[in-house]
Amino acid sequence: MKEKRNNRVSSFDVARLAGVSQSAVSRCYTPGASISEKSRAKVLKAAKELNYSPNIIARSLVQKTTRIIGVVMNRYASPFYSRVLGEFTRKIQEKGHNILLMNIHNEQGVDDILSTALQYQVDGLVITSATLSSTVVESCLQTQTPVVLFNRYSMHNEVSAVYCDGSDGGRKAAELLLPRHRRFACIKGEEGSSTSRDRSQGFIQAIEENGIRDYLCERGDFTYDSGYAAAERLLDRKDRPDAIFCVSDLMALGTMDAARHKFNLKIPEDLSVIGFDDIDMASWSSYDLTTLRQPLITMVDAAISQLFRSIENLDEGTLVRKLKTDLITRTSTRHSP
Amino acid sequence: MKEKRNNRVSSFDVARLAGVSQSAVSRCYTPGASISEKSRAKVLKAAKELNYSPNIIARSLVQKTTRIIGVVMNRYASPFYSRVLGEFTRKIQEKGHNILLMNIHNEQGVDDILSTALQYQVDGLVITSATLSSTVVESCLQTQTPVVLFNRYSMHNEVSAVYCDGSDGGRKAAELLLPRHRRFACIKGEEGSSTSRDRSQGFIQAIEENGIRDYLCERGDFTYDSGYAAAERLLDRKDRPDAIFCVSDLMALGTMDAARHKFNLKIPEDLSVIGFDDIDMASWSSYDLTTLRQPLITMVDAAISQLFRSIENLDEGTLVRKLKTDLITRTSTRHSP
DNA sequence: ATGAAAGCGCTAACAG
DNA sequence: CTGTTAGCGCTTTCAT
Repeated sequence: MKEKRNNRVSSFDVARLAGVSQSAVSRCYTPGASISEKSRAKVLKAAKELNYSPNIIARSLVQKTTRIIGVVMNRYASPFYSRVLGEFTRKIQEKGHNILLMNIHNEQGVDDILSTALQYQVDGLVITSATLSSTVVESCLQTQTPVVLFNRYSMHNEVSAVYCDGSDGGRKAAELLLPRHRRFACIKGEEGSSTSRDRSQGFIQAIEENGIRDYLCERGDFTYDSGYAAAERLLDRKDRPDAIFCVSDLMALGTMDAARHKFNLKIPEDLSVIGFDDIDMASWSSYDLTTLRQPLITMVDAAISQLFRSIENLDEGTLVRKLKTDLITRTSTRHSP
Repeated sequence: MKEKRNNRVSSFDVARLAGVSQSAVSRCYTPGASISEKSRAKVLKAAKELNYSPNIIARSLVQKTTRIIGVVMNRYASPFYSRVLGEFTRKIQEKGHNILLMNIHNEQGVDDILSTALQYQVDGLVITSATLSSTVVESCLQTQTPVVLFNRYSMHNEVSAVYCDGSDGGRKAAELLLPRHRRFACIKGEEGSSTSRDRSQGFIQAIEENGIRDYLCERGDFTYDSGYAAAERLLDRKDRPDAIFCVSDLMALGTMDAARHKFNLKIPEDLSVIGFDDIDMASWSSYDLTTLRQPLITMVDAAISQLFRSIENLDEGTLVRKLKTDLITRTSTRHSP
């Protein structure tokens, strides 16, 4: 026991059984290689008999390419990021690559995580979490590992990024709400989150430009529960808002539930709510939430194609793509038809 | 361009700079190895200077262990499986291993997917999707790659499995509903799904044992939309059911929305609904769905510990763990208090 | 088209 | 404790 599995069959075993050289069997699994039909048949037959398939780790060592893409995420229990992950895996697998999934639990260990990804010699890196420390950026640069940030952008401009214009989205939300409402509120995410910051700033700036100064702000952490709790604080006041912009759909759904079931408010008659992301639940008929849709598919496509362009052609530069949200108006807000 | 990145620094570079042998630097990164503080310091200094870190691919080749666990899933955009994936990644990373995530899109490609996982020399395999073809089972056996099935079980009994007793869950649902209802219905999942089959059979068997024969059945595909659609078909009948058991929460939520917003029914006065899984949304106040909770954490724990027991000690046998659901009663069903 | 041989970057005996 | 050496399983020249 604990004896390393030495029973794996290698290309030598196959070669011996097939009566050819070991390089012949290697060539059998190398698309462009020149090998006669006769040899190929013998090899394939022997391979099947022994249940052989090439060791990709060994191949990677010599080819200096693993066909592995590291995907770094956190919070992907959220519906939005779980769809993002789904799209990434689908696209990456389509391209014949595989995914090393790395989960960040505390912003703490980001550097460690990234560094083990690099140790696995990933061909590329998708990062939907954390801002890169300069150490990591340097390592990627040095090893020439292509990186693309997803819904993050970097202070250092040596790294590619695809993200959504949160500020513009927040502004659109404000513009929809401004006409028919009097008291505005915003439920943000964690202090450090750049997406939360952008979205809320866009919203606040727009309402301030319209002369409104006494809006309210609360903070959640992007989850349903935190949205519910933040809404409770907001709606408990005598000067309760009649329009709430949440920087994530999940918080918006929590807000709607708090409003309806704890405060007996009617939506949108008593309160308009607007979210951000357009997750599946936003269109469920219990909610029918007005929201800012992130063009998820387009974003993933852009990220993937940028990444693979870098992988295939190392002289490519970096590229930052900033996409716009679509305002999806549903019945959770009062607005002109 | 397209020139393989030859600029990676290797242990030889570090050794040269540090003025020691290459094995010395290797030992520096091998926990139990014997090396003097002096050498270690020299190596570490040189390593930092060159930004060196060991190539895990090369290490894996000689150690015959990659510290990679293959995780095979499908449908993980669903809230339940996205939490499952979250738990798996957390636990696996805690154990110092990493995840190769493989997404199944069509039951078709299962064998290919599994086979590439094996080619990557994964130390173990978690499969939450698909039933294994005997080819794959054989490959795993031969390469001695430990496998654990999650919410699946195998005809072949050479493979470990952890799953939830769906039949028992269905029965519990029936027992809750039997007292106060007259017309029962069940919304199943796809024909081929074993989880769907078990859960619905348990339910149906229990109501039949109570002399009820004229229950209704519809089929969805585990999604909200399909649940909504199935409920529409059910509730459009003049002999509409007053109790519906859905084999997944998502379908149950779709059912509730169809009932309330399309048919103007009151829940639970006009219709009781019960789901399966206990996803987050089930406890949202708009739904407050009675459901059968799968002991997700326990299940993942069991799967992980079984897997690692096999990895660390290859003479272990296979083990099948069948866990029970918990009935979580909420206000979507009429039942005794 | 084919085989022999030289590594890929590392670990693991084996001497010293 | 340290350096030397022999591979891990494969791809890739280089001759043939």
